[in-house]
Amino acid sequence: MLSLKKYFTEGLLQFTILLSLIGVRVDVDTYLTSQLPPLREIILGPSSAYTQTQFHNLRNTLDGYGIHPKSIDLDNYFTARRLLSQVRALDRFQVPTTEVNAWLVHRDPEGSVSGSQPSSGLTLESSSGLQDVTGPDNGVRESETEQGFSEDLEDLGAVAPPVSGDLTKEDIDLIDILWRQDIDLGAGREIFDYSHRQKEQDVDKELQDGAEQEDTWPSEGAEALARNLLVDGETGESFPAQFPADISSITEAVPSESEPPGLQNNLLSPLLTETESPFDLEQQWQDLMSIMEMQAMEVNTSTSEILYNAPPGDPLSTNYSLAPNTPINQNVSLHQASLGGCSQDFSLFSPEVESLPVASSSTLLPLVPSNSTSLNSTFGSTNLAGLFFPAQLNSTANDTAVPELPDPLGGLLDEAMLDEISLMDLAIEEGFNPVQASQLEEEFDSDSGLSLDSSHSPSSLSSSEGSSSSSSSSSSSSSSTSSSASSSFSEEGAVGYSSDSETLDLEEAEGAVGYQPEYSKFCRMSYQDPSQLSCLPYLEHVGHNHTYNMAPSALDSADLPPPSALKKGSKEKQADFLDKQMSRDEHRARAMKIPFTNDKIINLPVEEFNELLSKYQLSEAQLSLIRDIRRRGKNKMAAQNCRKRKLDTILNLERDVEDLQRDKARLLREKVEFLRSLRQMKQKVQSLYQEVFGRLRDENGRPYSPSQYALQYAGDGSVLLIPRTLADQQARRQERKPKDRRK
DNA sequence: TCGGTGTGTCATAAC
DNA sequence: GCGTTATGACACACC
Repeated sequence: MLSLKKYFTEGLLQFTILLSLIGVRVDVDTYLTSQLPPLREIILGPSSAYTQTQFHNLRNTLDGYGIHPKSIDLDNYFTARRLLSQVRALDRFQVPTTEVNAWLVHRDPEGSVSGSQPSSGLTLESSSGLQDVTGPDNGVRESETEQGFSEDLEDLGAVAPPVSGDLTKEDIDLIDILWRQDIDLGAGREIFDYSHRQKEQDVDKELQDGAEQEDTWPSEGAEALARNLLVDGETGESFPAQFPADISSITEAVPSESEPPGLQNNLLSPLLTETESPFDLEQQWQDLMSIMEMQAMEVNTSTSEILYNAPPGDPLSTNYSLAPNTPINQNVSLHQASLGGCSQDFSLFSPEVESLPVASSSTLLPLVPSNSTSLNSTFGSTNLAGLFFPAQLNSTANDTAVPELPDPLGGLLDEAMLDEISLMDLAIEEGFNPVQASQLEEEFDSDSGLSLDSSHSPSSLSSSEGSSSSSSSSSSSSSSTSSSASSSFSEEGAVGYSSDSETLDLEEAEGAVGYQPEYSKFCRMSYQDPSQLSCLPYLEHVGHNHTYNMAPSALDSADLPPPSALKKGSKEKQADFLDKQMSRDEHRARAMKIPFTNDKIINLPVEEFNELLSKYQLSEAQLSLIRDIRRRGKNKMAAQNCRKRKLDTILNLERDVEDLQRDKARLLREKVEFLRSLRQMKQKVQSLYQEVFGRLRDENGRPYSPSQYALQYAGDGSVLLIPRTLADQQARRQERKPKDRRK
């Protein structure tokens, strides 16, 4: 790399000097500041994005297969990497950000650009157009330059003398080649640019879908963008064919070109204009954005097929290892560059253009507009869709056979495509959250919203809101989850507490005080089981293990003494361990020698509780403690129930919101469908209008002039032939009415 | 050390 | 009036 850098830099400097000697000014700064990775990197050294840290990352991320930086088996490496990435991409929902740099090359006056021609050529060549050179790719280049140096240089379109620095015959030949390129830029374009791009694309395909998704997306984004790009014939660069702001402005029924200009509005008839005008474009786009969100989630496969206009087996989608549900973010920055007037042989520069229909390519490409607005102005009155549709279809790097479409404005297919494309852009602007998308996607698959556990169901909520039945219902659900437990809950008892009838064994172990150990376990299982909460994405990271209040049976086995140790150990050890698990009230009860369990204290009904108290001769302090224990215990369960209810409420609200969003999306989809059918109807009306009007004859048997007469629809369904001036007046009136209403 | 989370407890209102 | 429940607020432990 160093040698290449030195070689290239020195060669470039010498070439610059040489050009300056013959009167051509070359501004090297433009190359260095124009964000052209290969050239800039060669001259200035690798940037942070292209440093060898890429290899570190790759080596780390490629499980089990690494590459040695000094002995790179790139074939195996990239193959394994690609396959691994494909596997990993299967469960990913990716919305990468792609930045596509399109260079708008406009034409300078003749004669003023002789010096800049080589620079333009170099710039465009080394920038490699829409394709970024990824870090690993850079590594490839490094290795390639070690072996096939001159070949690589030819690919780069760059010329550099040998390291010796002297101008040898080879130097002169190379300079001569470049100079001839200046004179006839097109001749060299195909060789230098297209083949170079093809080579880079091959490498990029190998690099696709790596750890650095951003590296892969530019090319893919370029693929998608290329559908919207017009290809400059001189440079081979693409620039975006601006879509009209209004989709319907294109897809709306457009009269045939044979009609006089003034007839168009009338042909569209008041019906058409009136129905279209109230439709708020901005609102429509907002709606479409919402639809796009749902479309991206619901019909990923079909959407992607529509968006990419590619079958599932299309190499466009397979080679790049894209997740099928991945919209493309087209962050297009349009640069401008100057290029001399070498306009001939544009097809040599851009092989894509050769596949374009002759009608569009021949009219568009030789005269490249200086900016995108002039593009519209130039072609606004012509078949606009015919301009950009071929570009969309044919400007992909893959020479896939794309079926020819009929007249772009003839069918609704184009309309649908425009809609989809615009929706895609809108969704991109919206900033779709992939995590939410994947979650909602799962929901749509199951069509059941959040897969809430029964403990989170509204029924549990409603039941728990009952006064006394809440406890029993909750406890029943809890006990059902722990059928193997040794205890059951009392009918009147609250959640989690076991009855006293079957806790005698443990009472003995605890010294007749303390909670039933199953209590905490049941409470957790009732609504705090992490596995149950795992369905909640925002709770997944909560990994608490508050075992300080749990019984040994509920504790993790790692925290427990081994069974053998338990067997060997005396009951003291077990008692000590249980002692650690006791709550403060249990300790107090034990300290105060309360003769019955806290469980009894808390869960017994008032009458039984009073009976129990009456059986024993208890001091005032003991009675006070017992009442506190009962109060606190009940409040504790109440707090748990309260929190459970709160959580259920949140979950239900969340589900309601999702349901509403789903309904909204469905309604918006229906709205779009209605609008689409409305357009279809408009087109039919228009064609009928033309047909009827064309068949009308005056008393002399001559057809009526569309510039003088127009058809008007009457309220009763009849059609009247009226003078055009009158029709125009009526149309204006009806246009004003909606405006007045808005005011 | 800080912040998030879970849990227990208290105070209070409502039933 | 008492007991129970619901809930906000706080403290504490844990991660």
